[in-house]
Amino acid sequence: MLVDERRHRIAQLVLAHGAMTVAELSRRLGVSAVTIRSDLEALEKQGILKRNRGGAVAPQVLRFAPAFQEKTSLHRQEKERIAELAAQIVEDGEWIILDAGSTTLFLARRLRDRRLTVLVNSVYALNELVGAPNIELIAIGGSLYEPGLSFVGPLAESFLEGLHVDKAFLGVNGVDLRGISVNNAQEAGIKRRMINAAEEVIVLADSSKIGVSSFVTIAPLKRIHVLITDSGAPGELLQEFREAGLEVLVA
Amino acid sequence: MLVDERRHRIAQLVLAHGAMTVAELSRRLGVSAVTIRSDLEALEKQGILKRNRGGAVAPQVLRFAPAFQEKTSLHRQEKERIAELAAQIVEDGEWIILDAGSTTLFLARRLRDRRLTVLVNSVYALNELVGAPNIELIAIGGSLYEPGLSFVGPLAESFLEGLHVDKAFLGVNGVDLRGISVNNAQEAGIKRRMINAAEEVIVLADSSKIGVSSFVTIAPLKRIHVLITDSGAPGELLQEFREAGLEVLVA
DNA sequence: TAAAGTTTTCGTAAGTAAACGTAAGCAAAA
DNA sequence: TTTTGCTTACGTTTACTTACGAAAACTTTA
Repeated sequence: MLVDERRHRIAQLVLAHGAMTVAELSRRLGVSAVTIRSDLEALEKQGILKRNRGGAVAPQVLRFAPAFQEKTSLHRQEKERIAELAAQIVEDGEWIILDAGSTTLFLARRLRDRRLTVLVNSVYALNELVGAPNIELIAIGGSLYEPGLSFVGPLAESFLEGLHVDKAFLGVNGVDLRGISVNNAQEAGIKRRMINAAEEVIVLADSSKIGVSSFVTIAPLKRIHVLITDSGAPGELLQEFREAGLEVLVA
Repeated sequence: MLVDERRHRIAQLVLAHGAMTVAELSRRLGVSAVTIRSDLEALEKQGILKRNRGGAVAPQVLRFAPAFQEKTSLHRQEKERIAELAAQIVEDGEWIILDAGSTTLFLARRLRDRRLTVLVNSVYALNELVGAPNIELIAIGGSLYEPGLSFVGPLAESFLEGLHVDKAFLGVNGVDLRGISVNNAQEAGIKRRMINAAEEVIVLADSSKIGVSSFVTIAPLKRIHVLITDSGAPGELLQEFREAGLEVLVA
């Protein structure tokens, strides 16, 4: 048996079983433990598996999203600045929808001492606004979607039916001339309902998302009223957005 | 068993049950307590769980602990026993509604490792069940009512419209021959809807609530199917409940 | 309520057996 | 012959165990 052939089989065995011992692999493939170890070393270098004393395991997929680590959040400073600017366009007494996402979470924090009615779509935002003295806090219900602890599905969507708010603050994965897009179908539906329910739609997207088209397009640009981004976004594209009728604010 | 394999199992056990003791993990995995502790230390570093004296718990999504301090909760032991009995009548695969309240919260904790669809009506219960591997978790939306972080109001009520579940577990403030009652009008409405939505209504009430009539009566006894209480409840009254057609379980 | 005593859990250290890496040696292919 | 891919041999490292003093949590007593 050729080296690569054996290594391929080892990889298959480890991935299929989740874990394999050196002794077991040695027995099954008819080579010594030393050989297996060198194979595992090579496979680990390729990132195919993870070595352990005694054998190897399949790369971990478990990873329970630990309450999304704010501090390590990508583009955190940009998001904070965007949130600050967004907070300025919220007026006291308004009814607003706060979508799930890290940028909108930063916004929630800045709204705690305001007088507002806020519909939130994530457990994190709920957490952030509980106990705020002048906020009438409403949770959009529905199936809990774990990645961002947001509410999705038909129940969430019909919750918004017939509701009307002044502003909706949306987080998205991409904004380009074709519109705004997100990377999963689950959240697409509820975001569309938010857009329908709002008098004014404000999209919060840091510059890494500008010019990007993600999996599902949820609305064309003409359904959006304001885009808030940071100074890292390409100026020409922002100009094109403006010509398409979008108000673009740069934090 | 390889190190990472064992740690993966520990993570699964802790996430499924919400919490695990060092002793129990040691017993189940066949390694010493010292080894378990070092595993927990490693898993905590990865943010997968949180250590505490005696074992580890699943990471809490929310930063606030239940307002009603569990350990000092009035009649805690009775409530725990009631929750235990309630958990026994839940069958895998069912759709259930979990009302807000401390007793139902204890019940939520006992359902973490079951396979269920659960509609919850409080942020605490949501927190308790997030990350449970086999639970489809649905939040009833609506205005947040701070005392118990429960969802109330017309939006919460219409959320339940048209929904149908196998069982609803209700917490109340009083149960007497006239029916079940609670001490505020806000929660009365949503509880009535829960009763309407459920095939079987199970009321959880420790003995301090038996024979008590509170502010708003939400349903007559004939709308209730099962009452679970503790042995401190007066036997004659329970007998009268039974004669009124109620199934009474004493924990 | 506070203090004292008891129990449980924790972290550290020393000991041990299994697994490791390295090196030397051997056989087949280039 | 040299190179490649494997073996066995052996000193080193590692993960785990048991043991024990320290710290924390719970109970009892004043």
